[in-house]
Amino acid sequence: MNANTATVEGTTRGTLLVVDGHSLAFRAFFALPVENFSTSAGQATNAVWGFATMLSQVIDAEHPDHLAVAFDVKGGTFRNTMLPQYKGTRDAAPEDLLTQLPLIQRMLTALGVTFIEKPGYEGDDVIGTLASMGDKAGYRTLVLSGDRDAFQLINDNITVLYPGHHFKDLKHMTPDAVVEKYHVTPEQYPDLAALRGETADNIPGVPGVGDGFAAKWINLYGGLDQIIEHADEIGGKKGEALRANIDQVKLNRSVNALVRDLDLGVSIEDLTFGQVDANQLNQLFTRLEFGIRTKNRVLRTFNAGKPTNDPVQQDESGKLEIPQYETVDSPEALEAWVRDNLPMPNGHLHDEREIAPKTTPSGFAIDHTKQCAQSVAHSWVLQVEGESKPGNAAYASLMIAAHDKAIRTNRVDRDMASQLQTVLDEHHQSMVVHGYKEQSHLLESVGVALPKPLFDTKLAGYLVHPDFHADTLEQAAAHFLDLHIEEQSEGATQGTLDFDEPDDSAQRNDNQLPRHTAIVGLLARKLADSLDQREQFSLLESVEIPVSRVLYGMEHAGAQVDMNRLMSMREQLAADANHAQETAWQYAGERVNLQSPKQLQKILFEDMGLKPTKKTKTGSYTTNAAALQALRNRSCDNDSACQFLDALLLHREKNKLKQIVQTLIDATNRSDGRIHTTFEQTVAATGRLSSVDPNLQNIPNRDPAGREIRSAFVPGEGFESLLSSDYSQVELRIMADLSGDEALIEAFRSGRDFHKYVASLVYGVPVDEITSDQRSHVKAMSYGLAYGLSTYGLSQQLGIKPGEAESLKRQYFATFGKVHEYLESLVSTAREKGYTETIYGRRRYFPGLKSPNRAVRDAAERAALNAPIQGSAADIMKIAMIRADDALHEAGLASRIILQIHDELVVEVAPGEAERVTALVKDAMEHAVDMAVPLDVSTGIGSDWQLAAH
DNA sequence: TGCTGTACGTA
DNA sequence: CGTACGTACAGCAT
Repeated sequence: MNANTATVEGTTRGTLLVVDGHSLAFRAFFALPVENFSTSAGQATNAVWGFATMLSQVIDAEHPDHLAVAFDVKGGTFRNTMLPQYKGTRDAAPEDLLTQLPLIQRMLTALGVTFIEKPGYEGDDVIGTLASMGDKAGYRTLVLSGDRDAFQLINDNITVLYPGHHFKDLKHMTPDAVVEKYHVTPEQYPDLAALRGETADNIPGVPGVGDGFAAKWINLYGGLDQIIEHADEIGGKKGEALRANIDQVKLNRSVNALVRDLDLGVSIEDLTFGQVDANQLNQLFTRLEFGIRTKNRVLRTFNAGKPTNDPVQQDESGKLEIPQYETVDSPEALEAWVRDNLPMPNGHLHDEREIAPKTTPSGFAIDHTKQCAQSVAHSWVLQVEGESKPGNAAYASLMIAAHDKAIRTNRVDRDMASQLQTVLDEHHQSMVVHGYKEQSHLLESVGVALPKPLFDTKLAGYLVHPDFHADTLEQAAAHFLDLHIEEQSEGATQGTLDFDEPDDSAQRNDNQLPRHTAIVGLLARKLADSLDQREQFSLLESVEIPVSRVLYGMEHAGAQVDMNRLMSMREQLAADANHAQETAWQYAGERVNLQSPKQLQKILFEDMGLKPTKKTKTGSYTTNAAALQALRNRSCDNDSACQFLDALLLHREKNKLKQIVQTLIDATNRSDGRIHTTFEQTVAATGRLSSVDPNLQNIPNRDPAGREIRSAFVPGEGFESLLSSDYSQVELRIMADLSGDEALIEAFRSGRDFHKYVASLVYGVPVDEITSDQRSHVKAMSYGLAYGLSTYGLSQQLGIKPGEAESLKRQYFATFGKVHEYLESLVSTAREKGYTETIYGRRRYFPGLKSPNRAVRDAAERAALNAPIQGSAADIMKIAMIRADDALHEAGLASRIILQIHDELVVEVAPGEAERVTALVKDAMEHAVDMAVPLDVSTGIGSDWQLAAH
């Protein structure tokens, strides 16, 4: 039976919804755990939340145009006079519920909903009256109540919406439904109730008589009056009991009869929806620490059809469907939910595929890609949120969503963790996450190891648009889904609140996690398609996700530092820097801030009157090291200026090193004495990694003083040495291979000193006659190639005339013609296709190539030239890392990779494993990919990072 | 407090 | 007027 039938037939004037306020609040209060619905200040909110949610749900489903809520009034009613124990149980309502009733009324006021109380009467009587009014006036009338006394109101126009076992599912109690359930008509229902009694209201019935017998008697005799008339005819214990309780039953019957003709001072026409006071609602919900989702849900319902300029509401007016979730806090409940909602595990998708360069033709790869894209559609989402800090993780909460149903849990104890582990191990092959590595860290803090997921939306988004960097999931949603959701960040609360700032974490917990889970689900489907179209699936599956796991291990392990060494270095550097500063001040004649370019400009170019060399891009004169050096060399007849510059340069150097050392000290985890960097996998547009907090990829290595810092990186407890293993000239080798230039390939295959060999070809002189200048010029040229180096830049770097640089370049390209062709082809195909590709098909898009602005265009061309080369090198290293990590594990070794510096791996070597580890890692790196040019890997082992150099 | 510019460390 | 990064500080805006 559909409650809308009457409306559809057009026989009613509209729909009136009458709500039993107390009954609904009671139901909500007892159905929803207070622990999950309380403000940080301890105010219970479960009844308010349940009330709001249920009311919104009913309005959304039934579309009433008139609405009223009835409440009981404090103090007795006529029923208490008749039956002193009446509703004794209700008066004992918990404090936690009583405090919520005024809040519910305040919410209704904010929503513009009429609520009615009638002193001396119960809400039920108000409801009875309103329902009768609605019925008579020709409205389809709905009564939302958890009190069965309301059943007597039911007729063809009046339906009672009665909460079932689960608070949120409502039964439409029509005459038919009453008859079906109780075998009596709605009019007869009070007779039945009088006989049976009502425990909830503390009303005793006839002992031993329940619904069944009561109905039997009613149908036999016609009604309560007739039953009493024929009471003597009823035999057995139950007949006896009836006769003994006739007075009680009569009393019950008079008490449960609802009054239906009160003077409420309103007419139905007054009960339309009023104006929503969004500010008041905002204030209330913020104070109650309700999430944005709850607020939106309610606002959407009560503002239906009306335009709103509340930004909060527009958020979700789009397509973001946030799943309903239940909170699960027992392993059994988790298991049951998983059984009912997750797809059956099937392991067929992820057979170990060989990682092949895209140049290898493979129909299978395409099919496989499509298959993966499709399987994402049947995936489920795991989203974990909390404070993420490797080695110092604090776990917050997690949510699992399949389709539109979800569960969350806020606390994971031992049993829960082990059940979760079981679930993940079994179902991970259909699991979607956002940031596998980050999620792994969070779960690690509760002892759960996150297995490899089917899909990672963070990594997928990166492969699709490596230039776009989303800091937040909301930004990713805006970019990939065109779904604009306002982020709720700390301090984003609008308006001035006259009460305490709500606890942010509680607000987030209510709202952020489910929202993020929903976004990840949408993103997964969208990005799977994009990945499929762009043929990036195998990169995700075979490179990014596996390397993500390796990176997790590296971050988790961290790098041991010798704190004493760092401290003494800082001491020494601070003293050196200080001394240099004193000297500089002495020659400057004032205490300039040596770290202020602005102040230096004034001293150097105004006070000292030195001739500036170069300008910065904003037009001021540069004071960078190169300029200072040039200044010094040029004007050393001016003694004090020269001395000042020397001291300044020295201060710059020492101070920089001091600062680096200080950063390392600050970043060292106190509990394990190790530095846990974060490797960013989705930041560098070329496919490289980056390292932050702290950056361990820019520890000085060029000059001996700086390199000294590396000696503070040492093997930790249980390890005996560090292995450093790096590729030599990877990028050049990639250029040689991809260009197919026989001369350059031969240069590598020869195994000779590469730069010398190349120089001899370029200059046309025997290898042993190459001067060190020639070698370094050619070396700079070779490296400059992959950067799109201009001859001007080359001349600058080598300190030669532009003309000489020009002729060097001409000679170089004359010798290695195919390299030239290749580099040009990179730019031209990028211009054609709009993107470049690495050897594994990693793409980077270059809209700038079509820019009318020449500077922009030139920059884009240089980047397009560099991207496939740098990117291919990055791909190769990632694959090498996966291979090396696998190899170490398979060999059962304890040694582990701890750092990656683009073309170098640092491995912490366990005692006795040095030789095997060296061989395994070297092999993994050398054979990561098969090219025309061999990959050369050099290794070194030492008791610290500096000594491991080779 | 947050952003920009300058400088400088790495591959 | 060479690609790709991250960090620290000063100075200025807010």
